[in-house]
Amino acid sequence: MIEAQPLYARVKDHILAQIRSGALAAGARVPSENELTASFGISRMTANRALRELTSDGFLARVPGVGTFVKEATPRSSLLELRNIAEEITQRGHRYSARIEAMGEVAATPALTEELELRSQPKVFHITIVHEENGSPVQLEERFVNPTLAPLFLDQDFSTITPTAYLLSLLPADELEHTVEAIMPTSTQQRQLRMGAHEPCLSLHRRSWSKGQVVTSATLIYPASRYALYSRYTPQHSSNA
Amino acid sequence: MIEAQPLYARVKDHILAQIRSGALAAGARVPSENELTASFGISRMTANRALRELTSDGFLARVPGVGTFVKEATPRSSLLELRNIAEEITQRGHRYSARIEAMGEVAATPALTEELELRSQPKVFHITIVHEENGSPVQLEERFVNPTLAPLFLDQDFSTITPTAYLLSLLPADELEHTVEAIMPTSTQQRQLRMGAHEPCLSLHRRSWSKGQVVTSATLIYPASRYALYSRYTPQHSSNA
DNA sequence: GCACTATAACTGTATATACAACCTTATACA
DNA sequence: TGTATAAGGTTGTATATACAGTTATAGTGC
Repeated sequence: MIEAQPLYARVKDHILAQIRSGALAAGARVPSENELTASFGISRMTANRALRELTSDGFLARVPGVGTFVKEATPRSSLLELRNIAEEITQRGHRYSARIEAMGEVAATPALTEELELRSQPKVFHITIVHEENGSPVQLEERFVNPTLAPLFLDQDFSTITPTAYLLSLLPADELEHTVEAIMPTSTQQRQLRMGAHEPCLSLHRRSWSKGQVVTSATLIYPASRYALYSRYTPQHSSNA
Repeated sequence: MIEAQPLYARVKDHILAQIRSGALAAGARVPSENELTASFGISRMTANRALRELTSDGFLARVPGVGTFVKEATPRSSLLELRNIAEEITQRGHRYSARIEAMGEVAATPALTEELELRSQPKVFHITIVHEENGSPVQLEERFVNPTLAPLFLDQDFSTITPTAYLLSLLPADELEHTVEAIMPTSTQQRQLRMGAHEPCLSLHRRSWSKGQVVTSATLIYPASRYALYSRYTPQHSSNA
């Protein structure tokens, strides 16, 4: 790494590394400000800043009079942004992997033609991928792609770049449409996600446009026990009552 | 409201209020740390903390040697807007009704204390309502309310105004947190929503803040067959790949 | 055994001070 | 006129210090 890194940032990195490595598990106690002051040879205010920022970043929880503890890592995906699941997983310090279940061309059914707002293409590209976090499936992605806009889609190596990342680099999204539902997975989906029976899933359906044309339509299915969608923000106009 | 609010938080609120009112438009220059020090009679470190936190919250941008400026507001999806379900149903031309299942005070468990970021209140307000569209249940609302901020909550007639509407009129929301999950309803919830067995639900958990304090925490449960969340919008900054 | 009390540890906040790095502007000089 | 320098304002970081409030624990007195 580069040096000239501020002291508080070095302390943050040190603690984060321990959380990621597992040396500090969820619920474990983090050194107190005074202990950090002694072990790093820094002032208490600097230790305070490190711990305070890690707390506001969601990694730690502090209890006055008691101590500072590692928070439970809830796998969450940000709801409103188009994010790369591979990066999200890596940022949590976990191992990302992907398994391609199917890939190729499929006939454009009337429903697909409407979904992708196609004119007269007879075929569309299709891919089914299972995204894994530490080897455990966390997302089943079923995607259809407008072949006119991304003719080289099938030539990509989707074990090194996600379809989302590839398509975004090619055609930045002007417009997004999301639908979120709770569903019961089909038996095929259960098998692909290695889920038990009677467990529901979150289904996030997304269409994205570039220059007025539908680039792709994707259904992302998350096992309820392993994923939740999350957002926190400040509304600019408080809406109606 | 209650004072004893920390100095840095008061400075943050003051600046946020000016941004919201338009007195500080996007791109406008915010008072420097030294100016805040003088006008508020605080130390520079306190002014620094206020501006630094507003920066990490995304409201301000700081340029060393130059100054601090208001950032462009980020448009957000309507997926998770605070909307009034009664109005939503009425706007669809349907008949809205509500059934209050439970209402009163409950003891503040440790989990509730953390959830509402309470100090030492022994009790919190609680309400369970079933919202109906044309007589059919569409949303089960379970809500906890900070009694310090809304002491008259239990005196309201929630057959004529929804809890959301009442709380918003009293305390406009500065900040919202949403978590969306798929769940299997408990048998009680199944009965309250008059659902069949083995049907999943969408669970939308929401916390709302006003002036840095948690006003209320609500879990809204929708039968999967009768509800989905939807949004369509234009992202301004295409996020990471 | 029980209730109360002191104590120590911990977080939260606030101040005064200091120095570095950066940027803009004004001034002095060639 | 053009360039170098100085000055002053701004953010960024770091320290030492202080006090308040909370919590757990050990000890005391009954």
